[in-house]
Amino acid sequence: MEKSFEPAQIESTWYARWEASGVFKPSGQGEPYCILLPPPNVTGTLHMGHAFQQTVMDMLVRYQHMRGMNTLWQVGTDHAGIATQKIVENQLAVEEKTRHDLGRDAFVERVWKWKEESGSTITNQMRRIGAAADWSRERFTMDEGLSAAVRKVFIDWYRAGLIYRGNRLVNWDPALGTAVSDLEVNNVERDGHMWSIRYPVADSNESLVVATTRPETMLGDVAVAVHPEDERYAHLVGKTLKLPLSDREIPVIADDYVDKDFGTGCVKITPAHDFNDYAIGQRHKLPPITIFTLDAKVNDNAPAKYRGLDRYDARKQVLADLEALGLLVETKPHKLQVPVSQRSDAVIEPMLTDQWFVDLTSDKGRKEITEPALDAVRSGEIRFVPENWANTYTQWLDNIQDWCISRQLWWGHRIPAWYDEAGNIFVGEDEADARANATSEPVGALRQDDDVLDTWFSSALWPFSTLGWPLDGPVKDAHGNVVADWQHDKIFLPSAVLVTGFDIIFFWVARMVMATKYFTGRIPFREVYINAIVRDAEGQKMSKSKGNTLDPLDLIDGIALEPLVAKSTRSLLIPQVRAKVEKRIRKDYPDGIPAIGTDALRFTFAALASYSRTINFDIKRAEGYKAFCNKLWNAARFVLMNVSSPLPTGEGSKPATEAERWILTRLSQTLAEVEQHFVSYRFDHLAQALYEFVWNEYCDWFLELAKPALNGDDTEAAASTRHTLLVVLEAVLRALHPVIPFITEEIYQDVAPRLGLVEINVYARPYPRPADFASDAAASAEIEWFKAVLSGIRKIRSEMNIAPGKVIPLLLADGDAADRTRATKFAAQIAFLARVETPRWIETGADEPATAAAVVGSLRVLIPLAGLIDLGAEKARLAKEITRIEVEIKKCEGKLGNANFVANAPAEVVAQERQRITDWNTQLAALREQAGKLST
RNA sequence: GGGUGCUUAGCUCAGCGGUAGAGCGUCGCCCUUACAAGGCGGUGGUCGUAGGUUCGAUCCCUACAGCACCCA
Repeated sequence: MEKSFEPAQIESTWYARWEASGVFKPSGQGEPYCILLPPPNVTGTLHMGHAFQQTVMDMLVRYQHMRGMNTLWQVGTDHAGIATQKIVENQLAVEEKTRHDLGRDAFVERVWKWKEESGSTITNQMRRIGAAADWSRERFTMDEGLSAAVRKVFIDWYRAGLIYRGNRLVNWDPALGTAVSDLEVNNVERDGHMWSIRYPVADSNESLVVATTRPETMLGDVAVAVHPEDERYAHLVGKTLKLPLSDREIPVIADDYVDKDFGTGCVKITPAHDFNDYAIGQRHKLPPITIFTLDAKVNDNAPAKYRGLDRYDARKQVLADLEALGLLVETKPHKLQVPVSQRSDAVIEPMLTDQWFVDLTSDKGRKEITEPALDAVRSGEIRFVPENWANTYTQWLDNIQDWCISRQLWWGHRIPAWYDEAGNIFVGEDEADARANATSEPVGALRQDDDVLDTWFSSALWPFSTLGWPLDGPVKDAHGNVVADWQHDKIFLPSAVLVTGFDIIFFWVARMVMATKYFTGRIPFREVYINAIVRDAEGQKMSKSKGNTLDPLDLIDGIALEPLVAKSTRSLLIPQVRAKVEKRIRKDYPDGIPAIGTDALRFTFAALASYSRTINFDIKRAEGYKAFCNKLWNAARFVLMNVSSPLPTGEGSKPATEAERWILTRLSQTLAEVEQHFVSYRFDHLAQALYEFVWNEYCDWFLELAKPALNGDDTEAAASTRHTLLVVLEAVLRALHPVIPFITEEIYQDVAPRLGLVEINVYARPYPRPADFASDAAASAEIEWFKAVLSGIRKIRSEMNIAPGKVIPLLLADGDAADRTRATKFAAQIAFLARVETPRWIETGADEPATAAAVVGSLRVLIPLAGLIDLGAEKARLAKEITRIEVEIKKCEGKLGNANFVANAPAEVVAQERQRITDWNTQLAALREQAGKLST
């Protein structure tokens, strides 16, 4: 083995070997255990959130596989309608073309070409993380099989009356020219203005003043609303206003949506361009007036003067004209929430358009889709971890709106609906099927709907479409390989757990439950583990414009400062932002980012994966866990050096020393903890339990205790110690494999032959169980005693500045029979590890030289002062220790002296307190005796 | 405005009713033949503030403050 842990070397070859050998395919043996990868965006690259999530999934899959489950990690990508179309459109823009120059078919073909060439970036990055996924079943939401599922679902829901087409107000992205989901809209606080505008009352000298942040929309006003109980305006309700700039008249209406105390208490109502106004318009039966074109320019419904102006130019013009008319009463700065498209950064314009919807809110829609999805969680059939996320889920579903599923794009599943010349709708697999199922005779030719379905529509089917539904037989890919077969694969539904971020509860979780329940009658997953969101070390959201993003691959491979600056600023167009980001990176990573390797990165994610909702990723911590990998590596080196050839069968298999029985006990206990932590998804505790076992017990104590045993005269002890060193190491490799797969595999290769193991990978070995290793409480007590004695001596040596290499005399005094037995038993180990001469007992009452002392129970462990120790320093040290113990005793006495405590506290707590005071007193007596001896 | 969290050592985080913990950092001594990415030993906290419940509160309750995030 190399002298130190070199992640790049280890990681470079294993993944390809695992994948090629097919070990990640379902074994066909044991209970099914499936995890669905929330399919990442095919245009995406791996970010910290993915890496974290995938580490969690991988730990679970590897663990369950080793436990003998029939595991399937179903992976793939989604077609990301908007994002992918945009990439190809940007490429065309470089050639000074638009998608319309190519035409629909040629454009879609070009997107496919892009996908074939560039769409595997993220899946290759997943391999770097070590994902134990079955790539032979990788799916893409635009695959023929998944597309067939999309068509069937659309058609079935349509025929069941659960999908309809309607003219509704939707979030319209004027830059992309498509509807987008509420969930793709961010409300961003911006500095704007609040303008107050006077609307004259018709046939009167009176007027009203309305306050608005969007004056240009007044061109589409249909009313002004006041609160029904607002006395200031009560006399005007029902009267008519002259809408300035337009030659229209509009009514004053009363509606309790209006906040009397906000602004002037008068609200202009523009139903075609505001969601709240739309609702008011409906209540008052006021037809909306659309005043913008789909690219957000003023249309022909507005006065001629404004037509063709962009919405912001129109605003300027409207304000100027109002000013000129003396109707602009006030302009003041105002902070407002602006809806911004996540996809294009364009300001969203609510727009009345024809769209397709899934009915989630009518009696029928609720009963057949929404309620079953709610019940699955309310009944506990689906469990959230941590469980309070169930509230978020149910609250969202309680307030859900119909789901707008159409998008005005070319890349995606084209809606399987056709229109005849009279505008009648015909739905089917294809035109022939649509005709065959027609309830009325089509008028003239049929024309297919131009729109495509929301990407999430196909993602919602992922739990069953990836398993082969709706086909009842094998599904083959383009190369003729079988990628799914519903007949066999439906055993993987429901999957065991969905691992995802809370931001995706609405996109994913809810919609998958709806679709899966409706079409298969099953839930898609039994548990939903909501992972924390990864932020930077200061708790700031990672964002490119802040310069605090981390690329997981940069952590794995390391990156020098200059390339890091270059890649972090490449996509930033604003010079000030560029400069800020560059400055920050030079400050945060003056030496670039060190390579920590996949294993250490994974261990860090595990260690940070508590139930908290955010994790602040601190690179320092990752470096610490790289040190842990190095520790494991070197421990293995030590063991392998000392066990250079295969152990003869049976030799040394019975532990001969207390140390072996102790470490096996601790291993068993640690494995029991690990089992619990896997069940509760407490990967932080799991990682810590294994970390402590490996470092603080196996390395710090067992390996050290093994040294004298290996070199001692007792050949039986030496043989069994060799065996135990190896057995515990091999168990540790298995226990850690789900967390750190690469290094454990690499070490396993050298360990396996020495133990005569036939499995060629750790992954093929069973996960170690607590019962595999014998527990021995007595041995544990012995070792605890030994550790206390050794620590006492070390403390004296350190505090008295005795050179570490110097061998010094050791005396023992007082104590009981057990101390004598133990001192004899551990004499060699104490001498070796504490660098002391063979201990000598001082009989009670005999003269003692001046010594420094450590107290273990009633035993005094003594180091003679002569030539080594400063008497004054030792007195001070003792005094400090005595004070500390006196404080502890006072605390105990305080409790036990309180009659209420003794009467009310549980008996075992009182007993524990009594025991504690006894132990403290024993120790105090020994310390006082020692102090007395020094002062004479 | 409605909701959900968070506040514990210098930093990043566990603990959540009965002796305050980890990693990193820091200080001292050591290049001891598995590991200086290391060893040994220290230092460091009135557990956000104020009340309450309890024999006992970092932990439960209430209020307040600060900080996040989600929804409108």
